[in-house]
Amino acid sequence: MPGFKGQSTNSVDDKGRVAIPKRMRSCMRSEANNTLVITRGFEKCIFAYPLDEWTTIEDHVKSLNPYDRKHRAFTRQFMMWAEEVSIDSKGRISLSRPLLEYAGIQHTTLLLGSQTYIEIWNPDRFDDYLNEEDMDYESLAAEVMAQ
Amino acid sequence: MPGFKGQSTNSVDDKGRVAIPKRMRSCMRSEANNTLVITRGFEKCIFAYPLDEWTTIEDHVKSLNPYDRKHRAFTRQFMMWAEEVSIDSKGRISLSRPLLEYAGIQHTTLLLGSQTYIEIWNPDRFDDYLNEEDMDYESLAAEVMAQ
DNA sequence: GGAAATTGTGGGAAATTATGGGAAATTTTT
DNA sequence: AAAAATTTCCCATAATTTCCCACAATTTCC
Repeated sequence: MPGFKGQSTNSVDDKGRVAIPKRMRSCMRSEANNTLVITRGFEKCIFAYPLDEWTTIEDHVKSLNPYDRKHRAFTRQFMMWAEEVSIDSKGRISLSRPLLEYAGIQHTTLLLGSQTYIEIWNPDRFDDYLNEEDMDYESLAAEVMAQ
Repeated sequence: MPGFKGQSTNSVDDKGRVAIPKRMRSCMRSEANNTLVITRGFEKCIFAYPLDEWTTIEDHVKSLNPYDRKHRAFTRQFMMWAEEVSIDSKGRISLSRPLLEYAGIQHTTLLLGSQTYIEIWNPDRFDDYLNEEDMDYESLAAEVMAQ
């Protein structure tokens, strides 16, 4: 199954629902059971994992040591933001208030396919991110994809 | 299977579709399933990879570490521009708005065969590129093809 | 404490917008 | 001139968005 790709600017209705683009939805396996787990992502956006993919990650977190202060801190922050949401008959999911606030999303959002997960951004914030240092695509490519 | 070769100036219709020249289409393996993956290329043009070729690249990206900021940045920027498009019965593919805008393509485009992928340029931008310093064909040959 | 009101949430229909497919005309090539 | 490739144009389908309705949960008032 190919990874999530592409970008799309979609609107968020007054109940916090966004339509997931068809082309991303169709990258989900049936084991995901038409369900995404949304959570706090890195770089102040929301990440959405298909349920089956999420389960793998959660298994990894389960193996952390609850008696280690740092492991515990990570587990707590990782889980407290996560939420299972199912994709409705119109291809939408609803985003919780805390996550919308965390990502600074209001009426419009930018959805990015990024391999194993979908990213949900405030479009302006994403622009700012791209303008940060070290984010030049060609340099990143040369560095990361060095052979 | 020989690599993509040649050049062609084709028009883009109002829905962003271009015909891929027959001579390039016939360089695709059947495993490509009549499908190209178009994405942001370097030097502000669009790259189009046959699906089978693309899959190899995506596999490499899949092996990057999502908890490393730079790997994540590259994966994000690499995947967000990518899109699977199938070649229709008239030999056309459709280019997404974001890619057309990125490459500055409007009504006319220049297609270049470049070995494993096809490049899709704004013709004027390509002229400018050729006039840049360090782009002299003979010097490049001497430097890159040294034995 | 219970009923009614209010608010929040979810589902879905219909309108709008975007996307895709193909026929026919045109251009290019042989 | 004939054949093939490309382009334009029109039509059909699909995706997204807006809007409305129904139900559930919570709150307020009696």
